[in-house]
Amino acid sequence: MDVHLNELIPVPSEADAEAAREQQRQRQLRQAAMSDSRRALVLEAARNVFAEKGVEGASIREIAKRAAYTPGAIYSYFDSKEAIYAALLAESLERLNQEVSAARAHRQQPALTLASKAQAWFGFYARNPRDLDLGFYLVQGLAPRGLTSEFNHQLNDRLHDALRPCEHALQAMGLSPEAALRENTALFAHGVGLLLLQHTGRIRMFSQSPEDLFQDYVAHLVARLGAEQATGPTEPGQADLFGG
Amino acid sequence: MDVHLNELIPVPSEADAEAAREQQRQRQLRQAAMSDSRRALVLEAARNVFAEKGVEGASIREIAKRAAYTPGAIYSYFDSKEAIYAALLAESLERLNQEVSAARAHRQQPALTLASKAQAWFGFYARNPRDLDLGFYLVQGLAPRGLTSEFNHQLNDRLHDALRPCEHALQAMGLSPEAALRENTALFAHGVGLLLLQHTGRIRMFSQSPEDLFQDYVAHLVARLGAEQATGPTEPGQADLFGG
Amino acid sequence: MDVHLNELIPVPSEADAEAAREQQRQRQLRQAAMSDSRRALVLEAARNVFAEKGVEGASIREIAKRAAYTPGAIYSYFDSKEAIYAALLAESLERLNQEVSAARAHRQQPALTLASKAQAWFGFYARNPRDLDLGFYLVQGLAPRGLTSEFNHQLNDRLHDALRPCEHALQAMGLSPEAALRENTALFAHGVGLLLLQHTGRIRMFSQSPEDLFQDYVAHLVARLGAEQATGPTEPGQADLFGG
Amino acid sequence: MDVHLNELIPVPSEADAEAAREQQRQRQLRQAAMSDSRRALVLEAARNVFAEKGVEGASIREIAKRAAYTPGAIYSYFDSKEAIYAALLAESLERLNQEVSAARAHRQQPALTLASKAQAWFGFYARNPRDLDLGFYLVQGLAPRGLTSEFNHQLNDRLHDALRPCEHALQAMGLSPEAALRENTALFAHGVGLLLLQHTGRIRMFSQSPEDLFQDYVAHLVARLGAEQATGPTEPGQADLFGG
DNA sequence: CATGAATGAGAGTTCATTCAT
DNA sequence: GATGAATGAACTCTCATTCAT
Repeated sequence: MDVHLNELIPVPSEADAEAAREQQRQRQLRQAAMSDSRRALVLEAARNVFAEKGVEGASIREIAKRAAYTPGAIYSYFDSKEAIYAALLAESLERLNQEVSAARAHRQQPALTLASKAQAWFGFYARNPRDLDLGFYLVQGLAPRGLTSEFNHQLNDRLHDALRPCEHALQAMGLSPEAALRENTALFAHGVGLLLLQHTGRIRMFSQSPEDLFQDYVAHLVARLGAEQATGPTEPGQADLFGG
Repeated sequence: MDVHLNELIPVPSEADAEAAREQQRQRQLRQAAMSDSRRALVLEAARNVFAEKGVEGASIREIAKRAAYTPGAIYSYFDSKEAIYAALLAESLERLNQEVSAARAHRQQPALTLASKAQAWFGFYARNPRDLDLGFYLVQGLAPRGLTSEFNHQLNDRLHDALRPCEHALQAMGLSPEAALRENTALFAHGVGLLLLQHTGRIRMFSQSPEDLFQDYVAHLVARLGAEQATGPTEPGQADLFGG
Repeated sequence: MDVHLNELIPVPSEADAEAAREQQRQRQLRQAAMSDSRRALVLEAARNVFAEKGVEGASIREIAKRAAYTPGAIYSYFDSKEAIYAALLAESLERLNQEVSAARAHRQQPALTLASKAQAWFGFYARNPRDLDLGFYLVQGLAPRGLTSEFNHQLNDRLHDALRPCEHALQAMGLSPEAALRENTALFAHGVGLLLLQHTGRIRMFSQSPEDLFQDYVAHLVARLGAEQATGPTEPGQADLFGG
Repeated sequence: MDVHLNELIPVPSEADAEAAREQQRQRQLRQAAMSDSRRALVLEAARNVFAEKGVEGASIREIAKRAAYTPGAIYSYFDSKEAIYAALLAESLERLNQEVSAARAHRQQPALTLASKAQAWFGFYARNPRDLDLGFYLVQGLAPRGLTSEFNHQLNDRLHDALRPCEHALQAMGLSPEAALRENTALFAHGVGLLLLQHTGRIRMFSQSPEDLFQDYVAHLVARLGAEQATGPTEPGQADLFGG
């Protein structure tokens, strides 16, 4: 009987309170999800504007317009214009890493792994040239407020992550850590150079495909490393050429 | 007295007219020379400003100040800000060509010529990173008004001129024109990639010197070409690596 | 069983209704108390923000953040930013009155009372310079919406309350009501002037302490009034000085 | 004869050059004058806007509108908003000094000089209350860029200049430099306090005229100093009143 | 009652460019 | 050819306030 009374008088029971808390939790989750998706929407708009007008040509106003917002509203999602670029770049690096991770690794055949992983990062930037811009532009021209140094290291680390599989493959092919780092750097530079030439329209003058050239480079590299492993490390003999 | 009068009263004789025309011609030449030298002065100021503040950070106001002019005066020499950059780039390419021309050529030893000429253009951009910026920025970010296509070809041609000595050296080493073009493109891309990494601070993460890496590349290239010449052209064998 | 049924089925009896009304009244009281305390919390936050950043530097956003609210929530407690300042000022005047009330009064020795009460209001503003700002800023720069006139009178009254003990002491020292008002006004002005000079950093140029100068003023005032009481009211004799 | 030839052929003679230089000098003078007058026009507009809307309410846009300019044009004349206020304040202090200088000095009768000079600065601010605002606002709320400290000293010095005649008069009345400084500070504070009460509408509650009260203060001051000179300096006897 | 989202106006400032003189 | 003045559009960012939920 007392039990029934408890049900009639609206004293908040434990069960009620728990239900209310659950409800609130759900609402918060929903709102957080909405907020995230709207942030993503702004980011998407920013990506588009940036793709069309370049980093310097992109304005908060334009980004807001694309996202169907007023300029002020953008600042609910990002602290500054630079923060938008930082987020864009961070996200770009995540996608890069994802693609590299997904590339097939070949146990026992590090050369194949090297080719596969190298092709992964190269292909990513070949298909998404604006992501290449982002990385170089941001670091060069802009200084994300306050977090410059720390954030810069973070970005460097993520980029390095994407290149590390190649470095490991090079070691597995018999290179010392130092030599592997060296070759990996050269490999990255080669790819970046090709991408840049393509991106700026300068490659056309050579009427050639950057993809082919990149694969050539990798193939020659593998061949050379194979030869060196057989005969011992080859001194490139710069002295003869450059008079050092 | 008449004689004197003739001298005093300006009756236009044929001889006089010719003299006057000659005078005007000379004045125009003088003025053109002055104008050119003043234009060069503005360009010099622009180069300095641009070197210090980057392409986007440079303003007409600042350039004018450095050249001891008012902003409006700049428009006597250049039609727009972009025209300044275009002129700057054109001039940059001239300096590049000059340096490459000055690099020593080794008859009978095309490999040494290759190394020397390659080192020339690479060194130019390594020492003047802003000149590298110019080329990429202008084409990428800005749209020089109206003169886009024609001017772009001009620039491409001058760049190609700077790289041609390497291409000739490659041919002299026994490569077919197509193969030489191919290798030259790859060589350029490699260098550009290294320069970009250095310029954006990304090379530090590899703790390496772009100069060394570039010389390595050239050395390996020479070695490979030597071997190929002995054994016949090597198929790089991409198919094995990239599953093509 | 019937009894139990009566308890189970909510038939509204008079007693029940009264109980319900009582319950609601209590809830309203509780809520009103909560509301008041939360309002006070907002006010406290506003006071801190204002003390740190000044009237113009304080923003609703910042106040809300300090009070652990969202900006919108503030509007549950105050109609506008200006309403917050108005409340702040009203509360400031209450504190001022409290301090003045607490200052010791000396029966039979009105001069001591004058010194004590004057020191009370002067000390309050010397210790809380932002409270001085509030009063002057609000009236000068902002126009509290709609409540201008009535509210302004209220504020004036409370300020007058704080100064009245001094005025009474002056009367007790033998001054007519008119003369007491006059001297009290001059006293207030003197103190306010000193406080302002200190507050704006202008006092430093005189290398002097506002407290000392204020006490000097009071001491001279007391001395003069004592003398005048002995010899009859002194005409200050402006005419001689100002040619009136 | 040669002489005549020289006149016909337009070789720039010394006289011509001198004339040209003179012409240019005159043009520069004219332009400088125009520029100054336009700057003054902007300043005038700024003064009006400021008078109507207060320091914080005044915007560059509004000032520009009043001066019939676009906002950007203002920056030809002033580097920043704060620079405008600084100029406004500096000019205000000049006017103040001018009025004080113009006030009559009475040799042999320092008391009259004191009254005259004090009335001068007090009257200036009583008639131009916005000038009072300027001084207090600017120094308190804004930080003129870069020149804060030096400029602040300059302003302080000019203010001090305006008050110095009173200080000298006090010394001429027999006060030591220290005592004169003290009394001058008190005098300034008293006046400022009265002006502030009037300006904020707080004086009305006392239904009194600030001018009368100020003259009373001066009169009593003169009387007291006269008495002290006769009987030796009077210790105000704070200890008795404030328990020190 | 409180939130999170969004608005719309406005802030100061910079810039390439134009033009009468 | 060069100046000084001015434009007008753009910029990033801040704010008090509103409102559906």
